[in-house]
Amino acid sequence: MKARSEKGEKTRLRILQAAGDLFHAQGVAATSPDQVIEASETGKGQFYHYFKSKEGLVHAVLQNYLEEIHAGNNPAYFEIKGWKDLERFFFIHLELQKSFDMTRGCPFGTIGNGVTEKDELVRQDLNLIFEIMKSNLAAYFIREKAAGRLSKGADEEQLADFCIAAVQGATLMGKIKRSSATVETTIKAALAHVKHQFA
Amino acid sequence: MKARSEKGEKTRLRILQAAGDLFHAQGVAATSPDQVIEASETGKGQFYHYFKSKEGLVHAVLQNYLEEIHAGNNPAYFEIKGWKDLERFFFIHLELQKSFDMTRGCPFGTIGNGVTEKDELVRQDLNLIFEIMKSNLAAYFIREKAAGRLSKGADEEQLADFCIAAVQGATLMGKIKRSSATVETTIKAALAHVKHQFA
Amino acid sequence: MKARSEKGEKTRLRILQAAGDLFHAQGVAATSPDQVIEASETGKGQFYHYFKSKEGLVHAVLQNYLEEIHAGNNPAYFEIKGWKDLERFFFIHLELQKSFDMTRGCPFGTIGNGVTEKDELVRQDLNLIFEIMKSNLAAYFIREKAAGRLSKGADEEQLADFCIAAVQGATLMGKIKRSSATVETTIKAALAHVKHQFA
Amino acid sequence: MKARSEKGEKTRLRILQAAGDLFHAQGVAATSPDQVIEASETGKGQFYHYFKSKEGLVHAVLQNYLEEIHAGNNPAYFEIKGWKDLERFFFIHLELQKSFDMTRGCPFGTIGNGVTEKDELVRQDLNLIFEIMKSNLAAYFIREKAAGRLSKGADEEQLADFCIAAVQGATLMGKIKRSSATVETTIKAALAHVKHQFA
DNA sequence: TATGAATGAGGCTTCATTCAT
DNA sequence: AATGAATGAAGCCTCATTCAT
Repeated sequence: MKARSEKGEKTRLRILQAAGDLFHAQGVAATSPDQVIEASETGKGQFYHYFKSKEGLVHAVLQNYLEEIHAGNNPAYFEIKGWKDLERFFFIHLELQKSFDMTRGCPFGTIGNGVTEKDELVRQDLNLIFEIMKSNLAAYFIREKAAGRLSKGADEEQLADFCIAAVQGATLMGKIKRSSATVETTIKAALAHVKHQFA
Repeated sequence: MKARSEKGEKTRLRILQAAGDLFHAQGVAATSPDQVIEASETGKGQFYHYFKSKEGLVHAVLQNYLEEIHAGNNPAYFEIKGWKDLERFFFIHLELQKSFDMTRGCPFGTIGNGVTEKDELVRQDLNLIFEIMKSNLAAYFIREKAAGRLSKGADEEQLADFCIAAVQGATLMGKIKRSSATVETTIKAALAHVKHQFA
Repeated sequence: MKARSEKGEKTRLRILQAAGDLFHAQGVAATSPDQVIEASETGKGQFYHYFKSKEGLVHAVLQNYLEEIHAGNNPAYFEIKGWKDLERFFFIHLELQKSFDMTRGCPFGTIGNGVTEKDELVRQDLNLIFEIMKSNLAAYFIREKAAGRLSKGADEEQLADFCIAAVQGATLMGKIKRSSATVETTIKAALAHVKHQFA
Repeated sequence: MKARSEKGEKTRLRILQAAGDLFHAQGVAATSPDQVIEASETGKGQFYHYFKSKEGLVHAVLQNYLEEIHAGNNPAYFEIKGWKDLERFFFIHLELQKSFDMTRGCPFGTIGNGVTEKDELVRQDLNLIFEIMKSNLAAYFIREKAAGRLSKGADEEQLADFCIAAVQGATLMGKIKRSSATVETTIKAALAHVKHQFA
């Protein structure tokens, strides 16, 4: 990859952040390059200088999230070392929603809901992000099982998938209801299910 | 309700069905009146004769689903009379997904994902649909509790919300992964959680 | 083909004529839909209502020429019944050029020069137009040969192709030189060549 | 002429060649600086360093052809010393077309076709190139007449113009038809016409 | 009830050029 | 000599809607 000037990288990031926020707020389909351009205070030309198309931008936004995750700069992605961290994993999504008055869901769920058969690249990006999330959760369950705290019969991967789906479902419903109450009870129910797999 | 000629009602339904299918496939934002018009083989005039705007169409599509549900004509909405029905409730969503090669999620989840702060009417329609779903599930749990089969400590409403969120989360992940495997295991985990509330 | 309202047909023709003129003046590549829209005093929507794309417009313009030719409404296309008509065939192209101060060539040559490998449809339309031109010329030569006035060794089709190429070459050079002189001498030379095939 | 560093001259030529090829393939109007930049593997800055505008580039491309012609480095421009050379002059254009599968015409004809009233500079460049071509042909005819081989009544200049127009017309039609057959027969007819002027 | 003509704003992208390093 | 960041106008097309028949 060619080295980019510092100035250019800053512009690129501004676009990426504006886009990420708009995608989160209204979804990809409802977000136009023009809106991103205006929000990021750039010019039309710059947009297409850095991203070859709107789809390319979505891809770049997701790649950027991936880099954040790998670099440990994303507050929602942290190593799950104990039960408290697992609870935090669930509740951090709710806190994010609350900070937007329950008008938004999970950024990835929101983007993912809009993918169609044409957006194969984007789908794979999301898939990767969720795989990383899953690995993180599964790793915790594996360690707990190794330590004899998690029931032998529990499948760590399936448990991880369950956690992710529960969070996605809960936040989606929270957005539709514009209410945090069910998100909270659903999250607690999911946590109870997991807890129950522990010896 | 205004009496409508039979012919007109047929046109209206054709539009509604085409729209519902497109919304399910690509979301509301990505679907244009023109696409609906083409898919339903109608004319511009007819479209705006029956629906005053695109938002009005979304509303009508959801109202139509509600009518179907009330009339008992929607295969996904049936009274849950026993445990088998609860399982069926979960799996019917997976079957729907499979019938579209895992390229789609739940129609309501998909529509709901795109709602923003402007679409208050649509949000409330969805809310209503999910409330009906919830009542149906809760009614079952209430009956089970009354019969002494469900643990006294279980909250029937919360359990219903948990079921809905689990289905929404599972199908969303199924669509992103284009795979039915995790949908199935997640659904089973959710069912296990519910089962566990039974005495 | 669906019947069109008279009003709509008028709009469509206005667009077609404006486009034909602009293509003739500056070529297809240099002509934008916006220019056509402005020149025809229509709206953007109308343009794409009648023509599905810019390429579709080029196709329609050429189809329109074809219809004119078939209907006998195009001044440059008339049955060649005698030597005078052949001369007129050559000189009418020069007259057209002169009416535009030698700033334009033959409309079909101009469009044809811009076709690339992507414009297969347009290429075939042009091909057809030139085939009709050729048939017209060849028919004359065939009749002359039958009447014993054209040398037996002359190939009527090749002679027709020669006439068309000569006109195209002459007008193209006339446009580049902005001068009618060489067009005239070249045309005369070509006519002399044809004349010489006559017994 | 400014002395240029060897390295710079190489870059400039790369741009010139890429541009010439693109102009030949798709015409000037359809070719953007970006395409030229990409094809020549240069940067934006370099492009505008060497050519002050797109029109400047067209001019430079034509000047470059002129230099090639003067230096005797262009295969299509050679002194016509006898009848065989005249035949070669005609057929070399056909060979060029064939080498591009009949998808292109004569580079100068293609560029010339796109000139409008605004492109006066370019028009004059083309004019000059064709004048040189014409002089070359005319010189041959003058010598032949002096040698008593060409009929006294023949106008050498007009004969030269006829040859050029015939080649331009034939190649244009060859491109539209994507076929070499008529190019060949037309060329032969034109040669026959010239031959006939010889005593 | 039905058809499709008309409108103009906006969506996505490329163009041609200049500027800063 | 070279790179690529920046700009804004324009290009091609779709959108959502209204109007006339």
